[in-house]
Amino acid sequence: MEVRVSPTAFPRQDASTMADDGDALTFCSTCAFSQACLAEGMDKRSLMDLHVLVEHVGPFHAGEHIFREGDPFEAIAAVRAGTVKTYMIDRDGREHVLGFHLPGEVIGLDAIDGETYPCNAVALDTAMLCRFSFPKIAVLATKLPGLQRHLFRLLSRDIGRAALLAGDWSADQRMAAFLIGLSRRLAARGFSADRFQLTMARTDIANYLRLAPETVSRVLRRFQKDGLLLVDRREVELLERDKLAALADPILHR
Amino acid sequence: MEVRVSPTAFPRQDASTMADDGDALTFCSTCAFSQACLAEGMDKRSLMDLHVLVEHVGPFHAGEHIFREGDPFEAIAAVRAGTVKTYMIDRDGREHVLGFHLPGEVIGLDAIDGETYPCNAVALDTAMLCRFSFPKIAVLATKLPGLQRHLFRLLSRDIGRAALLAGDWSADQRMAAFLIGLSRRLAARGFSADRFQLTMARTDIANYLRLAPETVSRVLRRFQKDGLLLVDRREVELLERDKLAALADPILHR
DNA sequence: ACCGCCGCTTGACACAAGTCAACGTGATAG
DNA sequence: CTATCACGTTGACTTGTGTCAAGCGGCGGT
Repeated sequence: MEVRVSPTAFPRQDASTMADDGDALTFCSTCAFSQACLAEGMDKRSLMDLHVLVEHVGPFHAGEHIFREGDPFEAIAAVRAGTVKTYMIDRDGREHVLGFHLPGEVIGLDAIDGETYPCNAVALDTAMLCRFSFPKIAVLATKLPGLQRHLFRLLSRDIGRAALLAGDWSADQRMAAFLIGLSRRLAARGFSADRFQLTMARTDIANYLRLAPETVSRVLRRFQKDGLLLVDRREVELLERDKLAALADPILHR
Repeated sequence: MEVRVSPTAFPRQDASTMADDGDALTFCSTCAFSQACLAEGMDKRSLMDLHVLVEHVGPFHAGEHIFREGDPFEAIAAVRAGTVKTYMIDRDGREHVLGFHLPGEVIGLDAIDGETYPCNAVALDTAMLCRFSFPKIAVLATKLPGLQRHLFRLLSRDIGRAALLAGDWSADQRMAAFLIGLSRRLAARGFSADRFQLTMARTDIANYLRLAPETVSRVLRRFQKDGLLLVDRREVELLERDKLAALADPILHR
């Protein structure tokens, strides 16, 4: 159905794409997401070292894979623009969505333990990424304690994140947590916290939240009927963010 | 109800306990779990460096806490003997069991991102631990690339582990996955894969698997009726490990 | 502009697991 | 030896969410 773009993970960008990225040595310091991604807490000298090993890849178009389960693991990557979905296919052929990754967020961390990626990563819209060779960034981390610390923190954070949705929460709580989570992450990157696009299909949301697509539909409709939000196709406007946050509270925990 | 043993996390062992641990410089190399824990892949010189920063703490008796949510984060620890349960208390006061940790497994990794432990850790039976100051082991990791790599892998592994039980699995699949998981982890440490003690209460298992205690009871009874296992109080004997593993397969995935 | 398709919604129904309540049972203390 | 208590089991009933099936509607292709 969908054509595999490249036989190896993280196909390199072509020349025209590179031109858009500008000077590699000043790129990250001007990147709107530098605080959220790997550059956080780096001094000028350290940022230079990071620059020489970062590769700007993309754009990937909706449906294009960044890597697939079983591809040899070589690199982690920070999303720079767009949305990336990670998922696994189980023995019975059923898809399990692991997460949605917004600009400033890092993918591939779960691959460090192992020779290959344990999951698939696919662009949901036009996505750009910063690719970091893991062997190289690990070597650099031995020289830059701040970078090592940052990597440890990124990994540690994901352990906690993965456990959040594991509880036995109701469909309402899950949906509220999903919306509030998106809202906060978008707001942290300078986007509107109240109005945004759902870049993923209902089936993906349902799969991620471990609900039936029909349930997602019904909960959204009920939230709208109760005046908590407005939904039109993939456009969402949160009207009562506090009430939604209260619903999501035990899941988001703080 | 239960008395807090120490105002700070990881109370140090008393002299009599220390004596039992023998010579610190030869301890880890003779430890049955060295391969499974932090010492994995270390050469002799590196092991020496590890030895000088490891502290052997314990014994903790059933019900004693190793650390609590909110305690300042200073160290990770490998379980050396016994079983440790980690859990959180949510805003509504309900407990959420995060995991059970057997000898050779490491706790505290989810605390690296943050100033304090995000969860509680309590001994389920008499437990001994090896405590590693995190700031110190991080500094050591900048000098020993093998140690840094091992830490990255431990963290990465836990990201995948945390996602396993998040799926919408049936009570039977969850229970089978729990038993097969325990069996494999015990076998990897030299214990019997077919006969073992459940060191945790039914309510803890239920909570961990996001089931009602009644459901755990009923599933175990049905497994016994179907000849898959024998259960007597907290003693379990797996009779048809293959069938249980087949049930658990989509969860354990590989 | 029309058609066809896919993603989404809506309704009717079924069932797995939760809840509530009562009862066993093994460990411990007096 | 008996009382007590926490933990575990069992049965009857309830319910949230999944499943199945039908219908809607916007978007892209021709």
